[in-house]
Amino acid sequence: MAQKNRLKYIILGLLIDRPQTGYDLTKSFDSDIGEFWSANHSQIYPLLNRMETAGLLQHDQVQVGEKLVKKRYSVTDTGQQEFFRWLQEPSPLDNAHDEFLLKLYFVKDQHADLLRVMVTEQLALHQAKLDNLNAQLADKFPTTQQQTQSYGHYQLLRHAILRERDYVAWLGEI
Amino acid sequence: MAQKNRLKYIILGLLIDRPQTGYDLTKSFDSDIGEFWSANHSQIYPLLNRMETAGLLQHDQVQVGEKLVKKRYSVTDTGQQEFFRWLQEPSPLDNAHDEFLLKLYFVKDQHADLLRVMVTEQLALHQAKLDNLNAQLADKFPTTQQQTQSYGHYQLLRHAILRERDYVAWLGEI
DNA sequence: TAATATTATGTAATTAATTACATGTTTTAA
DNA sequence: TTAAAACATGTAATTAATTACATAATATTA
Repeated sequence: MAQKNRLKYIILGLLIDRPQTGYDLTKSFDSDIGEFWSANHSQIYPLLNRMETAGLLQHDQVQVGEKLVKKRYSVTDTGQQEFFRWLQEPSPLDNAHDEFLLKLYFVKDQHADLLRVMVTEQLALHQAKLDNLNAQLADKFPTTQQQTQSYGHYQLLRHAILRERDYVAWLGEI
Repeated sequence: MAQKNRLKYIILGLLIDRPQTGYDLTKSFDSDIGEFWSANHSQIYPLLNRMETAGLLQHDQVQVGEKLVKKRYSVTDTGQQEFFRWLQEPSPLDNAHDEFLLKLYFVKDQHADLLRVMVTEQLALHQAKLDNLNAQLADKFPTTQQQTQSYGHYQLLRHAILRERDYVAWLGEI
């Protein structure tokens, strides 16, 4: 296969939480989960069809206005099993396809001026990201109650923040 | 495009360092750079052809034994320019397609037992990786001279180690 | 010297993902 | 009320990447 098709599991996870249309799923990649995963509607709609054919999903129709009929997808028992099977299988370590790290690998001789520009620029990007993540954490998880309610999401944000903090510190050193 | 085709730049970078055959390039993904990037020979050979057609590479032929003729690729001026242009352009932030984080996102209600198994397993993987990285650092960069000689590679290893250390600490907290 | 492993170079089939093309409905705001 | 924005659902073309298929020369080792 070309890629792992983990989108399948994301769709299952999102639909287990709440039945949704393809459009809804597409939207959720613009916010929330979009922070660490991406997908286009042109990938989602055909996949929903394939997953339904494979017996992982089903849909009912929701009338909107006079003419429009939305397809609301939900997860079948088979789909639920598939999702929990995935949750329980070991997760391979990802070897970080970070383009900046790749460039750094090729900077053989310190090339001082170029390196400084590269690092400064990257530092700004990561600092901005870190600020954004901190703002999100404050916005979405102001109370400890909300933290335990969506524990995974909370820990994920925390992880992202730690990672960015680390990255910024490391860049600072160079 | 489907992906960013950063492999093109990796090939340029490796060939600028030293002219090599497609086979050599393939090998270097089994060690060294394979630590943080991967590519198969079936991707490399056609790409080398396309890059040569595009004027980024050229090759000469090296006779080996009686019959075998190897193609040794090197980078043209155009290829060098393309590579340095890439080095200087800003690097987009990667939003970490980490499968474990993805799973964690969907663990809504702490599901204590499953979560513990997942975290313990992942912790072991990252700890093993961390040990391996530390061993590599000690092996490849025993002296400060070697650290400055391949500064990028050294910093990359250091970064990977910091990242794993961080990941292990964060997993420990959960 | 014969078997095996490694070197060496490709192509084919399949799947995944991005960008662009395409169309129509409903809601909101000027 | 009409124009614009958002909702809603697809297909087509292209590129990237993985797995499998395919072949042959050279070096190593038993």
